[in-house]
Amino acid sequence: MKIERPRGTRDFLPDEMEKRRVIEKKLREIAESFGYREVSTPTFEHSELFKLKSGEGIVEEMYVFKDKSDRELALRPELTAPIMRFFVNECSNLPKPIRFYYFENCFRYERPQKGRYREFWQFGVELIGSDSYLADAEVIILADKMLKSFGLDYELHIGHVGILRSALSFLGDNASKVMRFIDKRDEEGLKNYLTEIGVGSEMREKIKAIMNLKGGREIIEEGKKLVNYDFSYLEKLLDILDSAKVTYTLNLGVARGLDYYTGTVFEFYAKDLGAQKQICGGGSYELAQLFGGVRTPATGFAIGFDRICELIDAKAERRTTVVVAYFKGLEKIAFQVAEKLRNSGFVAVVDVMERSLKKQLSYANDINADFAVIIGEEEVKKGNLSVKDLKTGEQFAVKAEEITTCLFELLKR
RNA sequence: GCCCGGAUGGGGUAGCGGCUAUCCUCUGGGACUGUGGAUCCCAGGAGGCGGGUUCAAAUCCCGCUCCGGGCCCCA
Repeated sequence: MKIERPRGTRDFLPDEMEKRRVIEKKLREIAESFGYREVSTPTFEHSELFKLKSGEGIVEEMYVFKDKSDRELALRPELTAPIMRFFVNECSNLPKPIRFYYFENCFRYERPQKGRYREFWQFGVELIGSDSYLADAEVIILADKMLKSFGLDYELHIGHVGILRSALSFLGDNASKVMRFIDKRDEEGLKNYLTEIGVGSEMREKIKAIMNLKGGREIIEEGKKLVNYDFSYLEKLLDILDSAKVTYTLNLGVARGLDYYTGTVFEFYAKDLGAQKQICGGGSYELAQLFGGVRTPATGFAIGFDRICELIDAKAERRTTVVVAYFKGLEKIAFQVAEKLRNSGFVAVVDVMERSLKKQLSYANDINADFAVIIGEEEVKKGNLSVKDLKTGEQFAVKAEEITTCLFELLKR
């Protein structure tokens, strides 16, 4: 009986894995260069954690299960909640600000499609403890630098839910539902809903105008006319981004639905990625008090790792590979020579199929090896090894003890 | 959960009611037990699952599973 891979999951071949590691490495290096340090949390948590953050509805989109003691657990659908739980549990007394990054797999029970899988990877950062515009500036600059480093073609949209909320404050409890419509850019639905709850046409137009407020810095002036709000936070943030040469579009329609976002919100969209074009999203939020800690401002983002991998063309650096080929009876020497090569930094591969020399060399060709070291009776008698350059076909004998220096010499050519 | 299109050896395919299921690639062995890429020979390996129609199904019909694209959703 053949077992298939579960729906929405993937297997990765070596070529693809190497590519993913190259990309991952770069993300780590950039995050670490900003002073972020890696943390890791469990693959599953009490499902309550995610319900607290996102509401009961999320249960439908998670892998939820009961363990043998009847605890209700869930595979993590994202990492901001686990990290804030971690922070509240064990890190509340670390000197602020705290800079964490993570690279982990997440799970969501959704219909798979292009750029959307049931198991997927997120690379993200959380900057905890500051409510300054400088914190938002730092994480946006960081995200921008990461995506830029891969030469990706993307757009950065920055919004501010504080402004939006202020404009909608007169709606009371209906405000968050209205924000949902705004987030989706659903003008029709928005209009119908506002009409339904008795909002007059003048106000409806105003809300629509805010939703569609999009462009460069100049739209702040228009925003001020529409909303009575202190825009200085946003202006200071943009000053920093401008001086850091970050290209952005101000877009007050970026709402990122949920209630825990407090101010700046941003999304990065890639071109050519079908329906799932958002490659990074983030903003400032307050979650610590929701998980039983003291109210703590934080800001962060998560990059959809699988999505950027689909857009990036990366190749791993290939290490010099040497096949150690030998005749029957010389296995011990072959293993010893291979070990010596490995300890000098080469990739050394020895036949484990008990095959003929011909097959061993044929295999060397198949795996695209650079050199073959050939061990036969004649060589052994004289204390030699034969080295064959598989690219040129040249072959010559060297003293066994000089094998690594010989290979280094050949590499210099 | 909804809509559209798919599923044939490990990968890529042909056949579209009737021979032992085609071809390429691949994998293992050999020709060739001291030398890779070429050639030749041998071997291996397949119609997603379940039901139905039929004398006969990979082929037609239904259900399910999975894949691709989109909708919903997207913390």
